[in-house]
Amino acid sequence: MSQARPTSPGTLAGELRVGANRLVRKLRHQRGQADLPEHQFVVLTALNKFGPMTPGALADLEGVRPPSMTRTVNALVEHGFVSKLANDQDKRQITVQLTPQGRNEIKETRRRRDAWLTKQLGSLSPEDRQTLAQASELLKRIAGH
Amino acid sequence: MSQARPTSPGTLAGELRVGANRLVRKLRHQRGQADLPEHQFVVLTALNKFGPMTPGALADLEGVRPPSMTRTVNALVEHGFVSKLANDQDKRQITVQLTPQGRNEIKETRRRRDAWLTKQLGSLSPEDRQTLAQASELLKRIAGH
DNA sequence: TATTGTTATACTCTATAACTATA
DNA sequence: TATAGTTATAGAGTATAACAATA
Repeated sequence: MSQARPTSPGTLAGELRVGANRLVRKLRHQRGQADLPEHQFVVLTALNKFGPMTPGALADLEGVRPPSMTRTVNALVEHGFVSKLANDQDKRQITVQLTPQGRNEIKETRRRRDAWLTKQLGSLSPEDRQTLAQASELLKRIAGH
Repeated sequence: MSQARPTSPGTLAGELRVGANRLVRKLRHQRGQADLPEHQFVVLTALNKFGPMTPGALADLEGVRPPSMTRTVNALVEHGFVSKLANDQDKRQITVQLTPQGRNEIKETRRRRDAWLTKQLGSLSPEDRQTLAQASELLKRIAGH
């Protein structure tokens, strides 16, 4: 990859938005039937990274509304990947925590679901992968997490 | 941004997927009410870039099924941003083309909708923007367009 | 009164299956 | 028979509004 001229923020915004949207769409299309939907999977990874959290905190973290997170968490409970724990200090709140099956699902799902993207990335040069690794961090920083 | 060790394709896949998904979700959240939905807007930009196309070609290009593209195109027709043109050689086909309003909408929408992302990008270093510019191209290449 | 989480409901975007018209 | 586009229908994910329980 070479890009001679510096890119203005405005022009870059359009390019980046299109690129990110296309990748996300393609990933959704490549995803196997057995995989958890992305929004469920990222909740597992959030719990894995930050530890047990309330549904409200998860909603804030993932940028969705509380009712949406309620549905996501309930789906994960039905799968047995998380459990809800009552909070004795504040009985309005509950804590969502990973189950052992949830931890295992993270490991297995990552292995399965990234197969296509891994293959694509493997065909790139180390330099391009380095670029994308840096970009991944930038994307997360931009998105405010 | 610095990233000392080379990143394996498998690890990078997970990082990139999360980063791209978070940005897309954030963009959706930041988008103004007046903006066209992304899937409609990208059709306008495709027509702007490649010229008039059939709905089927647009569906292939954007990675969606024909019925989905039918709905997207119909929404754009109702907005007056594209028009359908009969094909006399093959009466099964139609051609979708931009209207002058459609061309204007691209210009205006880009200015409006990328404001937030442009602002975020403006706070990055020129080096980071360069990284993201290269990454944008890589994302599109990976997504197969 | 304010906050946490949930339920009820609806909207958007997507898909598959079946249909129409044409090749 | 096959193809291009559409219609009918359903599923997934999201939202807002209203509600219950608790602080």
